[in-house]
Amino acid sequence: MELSSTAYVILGLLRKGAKTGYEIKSVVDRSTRFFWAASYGQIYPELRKLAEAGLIEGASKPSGGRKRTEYRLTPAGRKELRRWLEIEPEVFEMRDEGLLKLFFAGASPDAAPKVIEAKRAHHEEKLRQLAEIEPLAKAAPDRFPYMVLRYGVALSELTIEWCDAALAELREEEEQARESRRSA
Amino acid sequence: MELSSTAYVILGLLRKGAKTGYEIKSVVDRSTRFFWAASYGQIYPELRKLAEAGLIEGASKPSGGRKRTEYRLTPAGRKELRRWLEIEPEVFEMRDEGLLKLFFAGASPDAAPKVIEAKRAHHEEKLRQLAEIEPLAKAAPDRFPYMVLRYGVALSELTIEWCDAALAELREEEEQARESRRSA
DNA sequence: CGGCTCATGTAATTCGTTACATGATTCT
DNA sequence: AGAATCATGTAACGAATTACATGAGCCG
Repeated sequence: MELSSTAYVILGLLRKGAKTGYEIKSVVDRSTRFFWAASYGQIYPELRKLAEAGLIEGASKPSGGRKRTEYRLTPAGRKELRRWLEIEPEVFEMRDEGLLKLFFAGASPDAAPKVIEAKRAHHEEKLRQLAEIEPLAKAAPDRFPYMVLRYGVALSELTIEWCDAALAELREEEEQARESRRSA
Repeated sequence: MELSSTAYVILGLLRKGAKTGYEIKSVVDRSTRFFWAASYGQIYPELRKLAEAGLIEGASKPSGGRKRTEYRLTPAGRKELRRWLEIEPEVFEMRDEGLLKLFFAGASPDAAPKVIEAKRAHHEEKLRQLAEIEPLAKAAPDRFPYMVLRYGVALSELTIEWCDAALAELREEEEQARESRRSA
């Protein structure tokens, strides 16, 4: 039985202790989201499937009168997680509407600076979010999440620098165009 | 009527002249694929929809006895492309199974170097592909595609550097672990 | 009491890939 | 003759989002 990568997000997040679907979602939103997002619409059905497959186990753990189901890895689940870690990663996808717009900006050059600025702002915001979780990741005994976080930081920093360079380049061209019009 | 971003890939690629579905696919594979991929399963149905919406027009242009349909932008299609370029980009998604595996590598630390090396190799290959199209992009009068290409290059170069640093870090830790075992 | 967080889920829809089918032309 | 390329498409499936529905407990 083939599992989706999102199934492994769940197995991975359960490796250090039991969690509810809700908790998984909130951890995803503060960690793997940057390179692998997941919504409730995936998480809850997937939890059921993984439980049926015997890779996780759910246990009712009400908090007050509030219903809760905590899931934890079974030995088979832990083994499956390790097996997956050993095989080569395959999926690498990017969908960046900003780059797409910039690519076609020749059809409407005035739009270009706005697109670049939006991309810049997006990565500024990302950087802010990463800075928020950085101390926690740095202090953790498991060094791998911190390693990944630093990649995210480097990526956003590079993107911001590139945006600045691109904006400067556009301004310069604008300048030259103005000058050549004046001298004509 | 809302169009998907993939629809704009088509509109964008037709901005400089008529193309068949087959040609669109092959251009996508050598350009936008790095930040927005598209398959035949999307392209052909989308061409039909765009034609129905009056944004593109198909004309039968057989080559020899071989059936071909070339599509070109209508004035409405060009206007729609420009309208889209002016509005803020929204979609930014990344799915990186390598980062996911590294994030969870604590469950199987031996897997980490292999994951990093696979990521490195992937970006080396990407860099090679970008280098192949670089001269063409550089020479083009439209500077925007070249701008986007340079971002792709910078991204892959950064990633390779980060992989090397991460691998060095792991080796160092390995070294220290060995030493502390020896002194114990 | 009202709003927020905790908590669980489903249905509809969209988006996209993969695999398959078909056939002509061109290159070796 | 056979392989590669040009060319067009569809069907089945899978992955994922969005919107909706529901309700309890907690804080001010």
